[in-house]
Amino acid sequence: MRMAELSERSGIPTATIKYYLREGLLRPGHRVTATQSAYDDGHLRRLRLVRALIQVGRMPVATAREVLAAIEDDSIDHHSRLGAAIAALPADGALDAAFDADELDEETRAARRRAEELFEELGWTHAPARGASEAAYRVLVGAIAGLARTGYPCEVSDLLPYGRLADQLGVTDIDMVERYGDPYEQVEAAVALTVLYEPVLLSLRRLAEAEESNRRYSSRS
Amino acid sequence: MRMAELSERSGIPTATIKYYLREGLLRPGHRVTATQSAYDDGHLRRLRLVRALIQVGRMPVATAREVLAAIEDDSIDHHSRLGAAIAALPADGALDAAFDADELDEETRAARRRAEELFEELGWTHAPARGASEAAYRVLVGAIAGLARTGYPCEVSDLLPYGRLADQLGVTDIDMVERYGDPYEQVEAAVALTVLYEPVLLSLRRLAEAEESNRRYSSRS
DNA sequence: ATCCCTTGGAGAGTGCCACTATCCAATCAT
DNA sequence: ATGATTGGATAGTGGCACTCTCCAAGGGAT
Repeated sequence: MRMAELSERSGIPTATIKYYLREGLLRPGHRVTATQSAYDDGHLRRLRLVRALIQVGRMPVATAREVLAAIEDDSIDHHSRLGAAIAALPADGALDAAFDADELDEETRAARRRAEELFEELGWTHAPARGASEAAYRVLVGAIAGLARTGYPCEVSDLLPYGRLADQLGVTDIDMVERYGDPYEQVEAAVALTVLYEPVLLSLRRLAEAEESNRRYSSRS
Repeated sequence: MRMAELSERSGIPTATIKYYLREGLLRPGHRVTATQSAYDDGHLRRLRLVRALIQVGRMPVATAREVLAAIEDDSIDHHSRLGAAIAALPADGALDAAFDADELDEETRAARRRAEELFEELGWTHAPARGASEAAYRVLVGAIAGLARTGYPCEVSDLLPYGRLADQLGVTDIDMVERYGDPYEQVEAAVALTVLYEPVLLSLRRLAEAEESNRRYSSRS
């Protein structure tokens, strides 16, 4: 198919597709003539993934490019690639304050200790090992520090329930990824599902809060 | 305290504080002279909450103003205010496609049915009643539709585990809110904790995915 | 009292960044 | 032949959270 059709099928304007091509988020089509290229279903798939990353995942274009690169990195084995792709996902830009500097923030150091302790309680043996290299780890520490700074300090005992729920969440997520047979598809699914289920999870949480609040306080209905 | 001190203690530049004042996110200080106002700890608290909403919750200034208004709305009782404040929180701007229009999107209608069915399975009797008025509900439906459009259609059976986890999450959240005695503080805590625990939850999920992936595939360590 | 600093307030400007609009020459479709 | 389309390059737009610049009216130390 040509660009016009790709645009129509994806619902994305050609100008934007050109932009993605320029930014390296989408591979150039297969060259047919000097002035035309052909795009296939792979391009369509990719385009939808790009949209998911950028619009749902709210990640900057540059980051999306890195994530996509991780998905396609043939130089590492399947399992590592899966881990690498998930690790490349930003968890929350605002909180990802790289503390590789002098790290003189007392609040942050306390948060870090709390995170380590949480991992231990959860029996997570792999996560701490990777350490600060992982965006998710940095965001977690930043978020714990932010909670304290905002006046809601949280103990390990406060975090534990969330950790346990996250643990189950991870199992559920990986279960879903394993439905896909093809290794490449698995990696892509891991990225897509991680990002796309995020709003599902967060909105369900809001609804659950409302539900629970009603359960406790509402006499009527 | 005067603005300079408020700025120093909160770590927010005076120019930004002035901006928040202008936008109505922060109440004017208590007028001392014709050219000076005094700010108190309440202003400091509020300022930190504003930062949490805008930077961590990534919500637009206008939305933050609405959330804050809901917190302070004295015209309704405590419990309703708690619900209203949480309902005012946007769950994900990009997916909040108000379908109050003609709603002719087939995908969206299917998603809506799926959401209703999910609520039924979960035994959530309150959430569906509120219906489309709640941002979280609209986001949920939008997210389910988005999943389908991206090529990852999800059945109710896929959503159920997430729903059950969210249910527990809601209980945990409200437990935490109930630690605060003062009604006003409870509402503020509900908003703050909902927003501030979001990155905690999402980053823990990433780490849990990595952990689970390692558990399954890693022979070494 | 004086002299410089700070304050609240208002308006315009900045920087970022995803996208979009405009052109263009080469080529395709008919 | 001829009007539309394509890939490509370049410049522009819009939204939005700030941030800068002024300014007149007070303060505070001496």
